[in-house]
This record gives sequence, structure tokens and C-alpha cells, in this order.
Amino acid sequence: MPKPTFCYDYPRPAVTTDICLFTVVDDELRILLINRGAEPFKGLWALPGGFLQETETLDECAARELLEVTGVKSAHLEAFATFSDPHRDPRGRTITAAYLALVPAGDHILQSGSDAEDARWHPVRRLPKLSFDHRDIITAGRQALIAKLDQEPLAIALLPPGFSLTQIQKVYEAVEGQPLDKRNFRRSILAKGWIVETGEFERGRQRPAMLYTHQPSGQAREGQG
Amino acid sequence: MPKPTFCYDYPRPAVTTDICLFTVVDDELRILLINRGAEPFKGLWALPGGFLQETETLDECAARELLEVTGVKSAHLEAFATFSDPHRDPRGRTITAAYLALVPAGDHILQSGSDAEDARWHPVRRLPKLSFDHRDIITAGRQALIAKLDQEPLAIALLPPGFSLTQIQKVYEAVEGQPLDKRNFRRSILAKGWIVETGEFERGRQRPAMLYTHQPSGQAREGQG
DNA sequence: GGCTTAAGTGTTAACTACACACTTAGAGAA
DNA sequence: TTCTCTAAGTGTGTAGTTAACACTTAAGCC
Repeated sequence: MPKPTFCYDYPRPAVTTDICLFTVVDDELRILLINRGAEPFKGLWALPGGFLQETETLDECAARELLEVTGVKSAHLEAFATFSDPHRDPRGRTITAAYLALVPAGDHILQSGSDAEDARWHPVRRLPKLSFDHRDIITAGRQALIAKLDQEPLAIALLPPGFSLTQIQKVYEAVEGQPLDKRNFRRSILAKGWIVETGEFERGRQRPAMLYTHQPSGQAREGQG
Repeated sequence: MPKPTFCYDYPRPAVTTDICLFTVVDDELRILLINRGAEPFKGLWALPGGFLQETETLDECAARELLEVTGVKSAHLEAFATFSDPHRDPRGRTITAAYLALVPAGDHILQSGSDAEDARWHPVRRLPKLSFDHRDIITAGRQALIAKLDQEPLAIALLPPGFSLTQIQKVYEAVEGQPLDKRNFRRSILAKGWIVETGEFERGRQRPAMLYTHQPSGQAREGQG
């Protein structure tokens, strides 16, 4: 573990990670925001996040902050952009790496918040007044989520282990903001090989739905027609 | 322009940008590397780049460094990843934002290098010994380039203003590393609406090729069949 | 057992992607 | 001037994919 042997003569910004933690509740995409208890922007809402420590990567920083603030390990966590406007933080030069994180609805996150601050799920279509440039970050985060939803099995990270095809369809509809055809959706989601039948059925007040879970090793089965 | 009113109690890493500047020469994808004149990694090759200044964004920093080192304004410059391993720079904690930049072949870049250092175009398939984690950055940069080539008109940034369809096809073949069918390529590239005929023809030793240039306002014409 | 609710299931038509070979225009040499 | 060489330019048929569309089935509940 090499120690610094040379001190740079350059201005060093503070470096943070900010996390867009999304979930889907009531067929609606929501994001976790924290009500700031201190200046600047006291009383406004902000993304969870915090400062990069000396011995961690940005990925590790984001995972740590998420765990500290929400008490959960996200099923999915990835960087999507960096924000570096010199005046984005009135306290001084700060750049931030923005992360996309996803959790299933109902993981009891809000109780375990470490700070006394108020954390809430906000529908992304009706955001409150936000601090810093966090509105821009959220806009970029939503776009990143939409863009990746068809490439990678992100929707699974927004669902509990056993879910029906109707549930996963509703996740897609909530994120993309438009209704999808049931039969076409089922055919295409199964063709991706991301999910497998559990053999279990959903208990409900109507015909039981087959439950699915994520394909364990990413090893898709083919030729099921 | 607010001044810092509060000093953070957090370790501040140095922040840099590193630039993967690509071009296509002799039907081959090449990247600009600089031979390091100083320790650490003296004599090895590195990406052009440098430190973030107080009053600039990361995008501005990358554009400035590129201009300083190569003397050109890139037709295309965009961030694609951040590298933050605590030990990636033996001199001390440094994180870097990696940028993808593209210039046409033959822009006389190397002459105008500001430093006395040696700058050269290296074929990406035969890279020399590299310093820091620059090999990883280049690998990620190539993947970013390939992924975006079909979404955005990046190939145009690798070509001079007047180019033939054969030239642009060779750019695609060089980046993707595989031959493409001439008729299918022409149909699909024209369908994207990124390029328009100039009315000029290429002077050569055979049948003259129609020259194209980028569609000025990104306004695609449709229904040309 | 009858009503309510959501699950589950196939076919056709339109479009897109892919494979494939010959003719043409100009340059330069004989 | 004609012949040769080189790369430009051009169309069709087929396979695969995507998009639109409605009824039957199974369980819960009264």
C-alpha cells in the first residue's frame, strides 16, 4: 500500500457520491429523498450521499453511504454520470459521482435511517423542492434507468424474489410511463432468459399467477418454443 | 460567484481528466499516447490529461487539456467512466474522469504538442507498455466507442468534412473490427439521416465517389424511397 | 353455483435485417 | 482510341422480429 510521496500543487475539490435510489410502489416510480436538517438548503430535499473516504473507491463509497442512510444493500448499484459545476455547492468546490440504485418496494428502509433526518419516497413525477443540482441528477438518473431497462435485468432488482409476470410488467410500465401489451410483453421478457419459474403460485382473490425469480447464474435457457 | 464559506473536514483527492483520443488511419483504429518524461512510469506511455482547475467543469478541463496537448478542438468529447482505485496513482490519491475524444486522421496534431514529450498514434490492437491504470481506461474507452457508434453519428467526427461512403464504412469496420456488407451498410447509414450529399465528387484513379458531409442541424430527412 | 377478477394463451400482418453479384465511370497505359 | 484496372454504385428475395389484437380459465367470495 504505497504512501503519497509527492504532494500535488493543484486545487483539490471535495468528492462525493449521490445516489438515486428508486423503487416502484403502487405502480409508480419513486425515489428516496432526505429532508436536509442543516444549511445550506435546510428544509429542502436532497439525494442521499456523502464524501469519498481515503481508502475506498467511488463504488465502495456509494455502497457504504447507501447502507448507512437506508440500511439496505441495493440489489443494483452503478454510476451513471459525474457533476462538476464549480458552483454546484455554495460551501465550496465539490464534484459528485451520481449512482443509480434499485430496491424492491417494502424493504423497510426508512426506519433504519441513521441520521435523525426525514427520509421519504417521492413519486418522480411530483418532486418537491430540491437542493443543489439534485433535480438535474434525478433527471439524468431516470433517463439512465429507462435506457438500461431493456439491456440488463434491472427490473428484477425492483422486485421481491417471487414475482408474477404482471408485477414485472407493471414495473416496466411505471418506469417507461406507458402501458404495454400483455402477450407481447410476456413473450419478450421470457425470451431474454433473465427469469425462471419458481413452481410457486401467488395467493390472491383470483386465478393464481405463476411466480418467477431471477435466473441464478445469468445462464439463459434457449429454444423453448 | 459564491466563495467557500465552510471548509470540509474530509480528505480531498486530486481530480484529473484522461482522454482517449481516437482516430482512424490506414483503416486502423489508433489512440494518441504520450511518452512520459518524468517519474513515476518514466518512459512508459500514458493518456493525455491533467488536473481539474478551480473554475472549470470536468468537461471544460478535458477540452482544455486536449487543446493544450494536441492543439485541436475535438469534434466530439464526452465522459464515459470514472476511475477511483485508491492506489491507481503511486504519488497519492487521484481520481480521474475518462473522456472519449475523436478527430479525423491527418489533422496535424503531433506537431503542436505543447510539452517536449513524445506523442504518437498507437494502433489499439498493439498497445505499448502503459502507465497507471491506463490500459483499463483504454479498454473501457474502446467499448464505449463501439457501443455508441450505432446510436450517434460519432463516425463523422473521425472523418474530414467531405468523405465517401466507402470511407465511412471503413471507419465502422476499423472500430468494430469486422467487415461489413457494402449495400446493407449504405442503406442503413443513409437511413439514419446523419449525412447528406455535398454534390462534390472524390478525385481518384477510378470511378469518382459522391462525397458526403454531416447533416448540419441534426434534422433528418425521411421517406427517400 | 354464479359472479368477479386477473391469469394465461396464438395467429396474422408489417417491418426490419441479412445475404448476395453485376454494371458503370473514370484513370492511365498501350 | 481502345483496353484494362479499380472502386463506385445499385435491387431483390428471404428469414427473423416486432406489433396488433380477444377469448378462455382458475380461483375467491358471496
